[in-house]
Amino acid sequence: MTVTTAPTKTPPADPAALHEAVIAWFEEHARDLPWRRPEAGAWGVMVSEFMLQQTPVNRVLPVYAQWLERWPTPAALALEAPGEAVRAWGRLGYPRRALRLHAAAVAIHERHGGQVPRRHEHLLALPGIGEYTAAAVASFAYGQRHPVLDTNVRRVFARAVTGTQYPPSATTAAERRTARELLPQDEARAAHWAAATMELGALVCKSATPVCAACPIAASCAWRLAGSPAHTGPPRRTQTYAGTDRQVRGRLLAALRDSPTPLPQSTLDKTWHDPVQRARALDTLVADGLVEPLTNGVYRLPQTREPGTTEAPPQ
DNA sequence: AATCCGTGGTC
DNA sequence: TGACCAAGGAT
Repeated sequence: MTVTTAPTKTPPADPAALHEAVIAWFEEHARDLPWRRPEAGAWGVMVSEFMLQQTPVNRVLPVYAQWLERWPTPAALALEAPGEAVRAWGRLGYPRRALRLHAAAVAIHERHGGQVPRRHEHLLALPGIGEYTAAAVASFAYGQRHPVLDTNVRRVFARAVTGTQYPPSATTAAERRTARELLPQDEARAAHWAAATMELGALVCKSATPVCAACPIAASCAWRLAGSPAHTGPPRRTQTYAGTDRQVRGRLLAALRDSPTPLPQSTLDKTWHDPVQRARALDTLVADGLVEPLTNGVYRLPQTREPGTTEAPPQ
């Protein structure tokens, strides 16, 4: 017999049935997260998305609440010194995100009349917003129809559609096509689908310990139907932390965060034993704009605007 | 495209 | 106990 077409994968279950099952599950099991409440607004959604980049929900919750209370609008944050954003970021990790969120607030203040832009293209142009975050804000804050491909959704699709335990290390064109083809036509339904597939990945289709017994689409899951085969191919590399520059940067920045006043070099020296690595870490912090050097070897969190932003000092 | 960028919880 | 993992982005 001749194969005239080239179906590469198991035919996906009826998309409409998938949509219905996952969205119904979501309506029953979705967590009541503050950024999902109507009063969060687009700014609340955007702040949450920045904080949730590579940081678990439970650690974001308290910082998110303090942040929105202090800076309820983009303009409020834009008028602050960037160092205050870095300080308020606390121990969420990857503090460059705080700087980027501040810079995004400045851009929104200057270019968008203080309103978080609706258009995906404009969102994508903001600092700290990439393909995922632009789609997430457009979808969750404004109810638009965009493929939202985060690590959760990629894992759900890898298993349910492709039949592999894990998605590829980097997002592929095939994944984007799958996400696009599976996106419901109806705009509001597409936004619910995006949130629902993310939640399914976070609560049920988890990376190390999937709870297939609780999965609404287990019966049609390609990975399960294939016998839940283990990952094949090169081992997925996990990044080390202890002893790296990242750890040193973390020490240095923690000291500066916890001090209301600038710190002398001698104090920073106590945060790490190796002077070479210490100096390198401090250099990169300054280069990143996370630390501001003063004269006489004194350092503080940045009080001046990031380069590239306009300055309008009151005289 | 591979690497860098924090932090802390989980099993 | 240490590897794995968490709603990525920039270069």
